[in-house]
Amino acid sequence: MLERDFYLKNGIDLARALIGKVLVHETPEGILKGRIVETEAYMGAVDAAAHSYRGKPSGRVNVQYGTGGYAYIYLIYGMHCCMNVVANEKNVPEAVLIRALEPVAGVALMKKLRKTESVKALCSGPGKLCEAMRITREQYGFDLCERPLYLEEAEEKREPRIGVTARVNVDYAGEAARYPWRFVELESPYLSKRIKPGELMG
DNA sequence: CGGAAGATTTCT
DNA sequence: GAAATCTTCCGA
Repeated sequence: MLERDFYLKNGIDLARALIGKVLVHETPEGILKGRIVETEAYMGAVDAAAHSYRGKPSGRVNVQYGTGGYAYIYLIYGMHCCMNVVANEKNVPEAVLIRALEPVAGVALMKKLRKTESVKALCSGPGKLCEAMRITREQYGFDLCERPLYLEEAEEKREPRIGVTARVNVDYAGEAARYPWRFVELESPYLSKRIKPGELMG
């Protein structure tokens, strides 16, 4: 299990460091695991695309103002949940959106939860992976340094080749929509979107 | 207090 | 291309 120290870095560094780590959820019906292949950093005070932009500690963003290593989960479009990992020290509202996973364990249960047999479609998007991992707002504020929801190193230690692009669906954020804060494992077939030619920024 | 829009997914 | 569906934010 990754410990607190791992999360006490800025959101951009954490987003990159999370690629290749494994998200684990121990549910009553079985253990679910997915290897992180796509993330996005949301940088609070300086990021017009972030929920915590120019905000205060209250409501749903409250947990972002706490210490890193906790779960920030929110409902989007009235029907899907998205999971973030809170980054950095107390009172620095930064977070990393988990956008896609490669299924590692509990695939049969994931198929049941997602109502599909397609393994590639199980976790290839922020809303999809929450459904597959049985993550809802019930897990809001959970400490990722203890069970049942936590991160660990991959057993198979492939070194991921990481690509950088602009973030997805944040056009409303003006200049911030073009910041290079999305990280992907380049060869992964489990991304939320295929990388287009010329899209890579770093 | 009302309306608009959203860090999405799925079906047509 | 549009619907589904509800929370949050912003202007009046």
